[in-house]
Amino acid sequence: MEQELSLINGAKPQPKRLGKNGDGDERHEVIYRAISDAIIKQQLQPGARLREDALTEVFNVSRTGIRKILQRLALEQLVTITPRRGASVTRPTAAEARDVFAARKMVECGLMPEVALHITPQDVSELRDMAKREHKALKAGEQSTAIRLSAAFHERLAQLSGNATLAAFVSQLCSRSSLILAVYGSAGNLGCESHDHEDLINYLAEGDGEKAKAFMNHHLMEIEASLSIVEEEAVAPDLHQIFGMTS
Amino acid sequence: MEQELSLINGAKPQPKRLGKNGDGDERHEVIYRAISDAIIKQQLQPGARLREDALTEVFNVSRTGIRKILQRLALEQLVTITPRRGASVTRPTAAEARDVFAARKMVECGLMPEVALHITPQDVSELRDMAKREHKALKAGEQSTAIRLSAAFHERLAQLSGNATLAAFVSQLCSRSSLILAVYGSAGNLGCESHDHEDLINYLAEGDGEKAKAFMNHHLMEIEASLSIVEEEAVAPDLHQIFGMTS
DNA sequence: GCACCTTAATGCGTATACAATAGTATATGA
DNA sequence: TCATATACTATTGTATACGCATTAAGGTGC
Repeated sequence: MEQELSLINGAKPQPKRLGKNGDGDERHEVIYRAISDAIIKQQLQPGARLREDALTEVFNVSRTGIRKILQRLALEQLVTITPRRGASVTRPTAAEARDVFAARKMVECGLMPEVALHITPQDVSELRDMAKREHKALKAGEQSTAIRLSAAFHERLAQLSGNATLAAFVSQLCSRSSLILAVYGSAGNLGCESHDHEDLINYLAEGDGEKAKAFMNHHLMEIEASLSIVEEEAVAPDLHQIFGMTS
Repeated sequence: MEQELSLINGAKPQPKRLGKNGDGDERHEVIYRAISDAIIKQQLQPGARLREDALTEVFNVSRTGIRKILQRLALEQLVTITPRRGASVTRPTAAEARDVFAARKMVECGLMPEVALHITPQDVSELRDMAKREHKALKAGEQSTAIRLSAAFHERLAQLSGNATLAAFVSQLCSRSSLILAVYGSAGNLGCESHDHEDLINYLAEGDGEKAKAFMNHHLMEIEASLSIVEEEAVAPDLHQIFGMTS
């Protein structure tokens, strides 16, 4: 549970305290991405605590900035902030897992016809490239990279619909899905295996929105089915319920 | 454009600086709600600036807290934060308006069958009550109340589906819709008039999810059609495109 | 020996102070 | 009189300092 925080600071050898405001916004974006990535890639596992002081040291920004980032992550449900206990990587409940996949089925499938209409040959080749890289990562055993690429694929797909609002929503759902995979996925079987993505691209390239829609539905159901979504409940056992007392 | 900020502080006669941490979180939630409500009720119109100092005075909290709240509102797209210019109520673009309504059609319609399955007589009477109050407000000419109640109705409906994730998303979409109505709606015709909501409840009470779905689609299309969504474009004309220069 | 109380340490919530920047106004020169 | 440049003001971005809460450990009393 306790992990080394420094590992998420992949490419920033102490920014040298670049003072008050060396393009400040940029830095925050970078840090946000770093933490987000670390969570999605499961370098930071559900339940891992994210102490503000530790992050402050790692990224060399003040707590103010860290807090801003943590709150953003909290709104996206990647981290959970408990009032006086601090932030930690959220451990999705079974209900949340169900909700997220239901939402993905509804939105991502609904988007497919639109995508099929708008897609260009350029987009197709880009998607194929992404699928190829994902496949390669999977074969090389780089799980975290594969998960990340898979999420990126689904996000890119949603963007192609042209609806920025729904694309952003899908993006969030994909991030949360990565967490869900981390908690409820069995070791060997991590979603989006096989050639599903390649097949999906073919349908879209043909302009067959309905087939793509049906296939996406199947695809998501398969991923969900591969999970073992059972409530762990260890966190806060409901003593009232267990012992049948009212107060 | 410049409005009186104090009007959003409806019911808090100076909390008397209740010190360091008198259930601090609670206060923030209240303030968040107050600002959010004021935007949705169009007491704060799109483009209105939200200066941190002013809010600090009105609500009697430090800028730190205000900033937190503003950032939350920004993530929900209710306010826009421009890097060194501060926060203002967002003025939705035409593209955003289209995206939001497309999203609402997809999600809210998709949720109807689920709602029809889960709904209880208790829920039905609650919804009828909400619809009645909305109608009354509309007849009494209380526009802002009516808009707020209408949004609340749609949100409650989404909640009844049992999917918290999608419900939260719908909630956001409804908030943004209020803004869109404020910008693109014609004066007289503010959405959700007539007895649409009552009819919808009837379909749901009968358990006819498909009819409810179709009706919801019609309902949302009607609202969207009543808007005059034309790009104002004054905001940030793309000079590169206009003058055809590459750099 | 066990339980409870006290104390210390850790860590977050809040406020305040300082730095930097964008917008505005004014002054000066042509 | 108009245009340009400079100085100023208003407002945000960032960091730091302080205070309270919670937790854990150690000591003392029973």
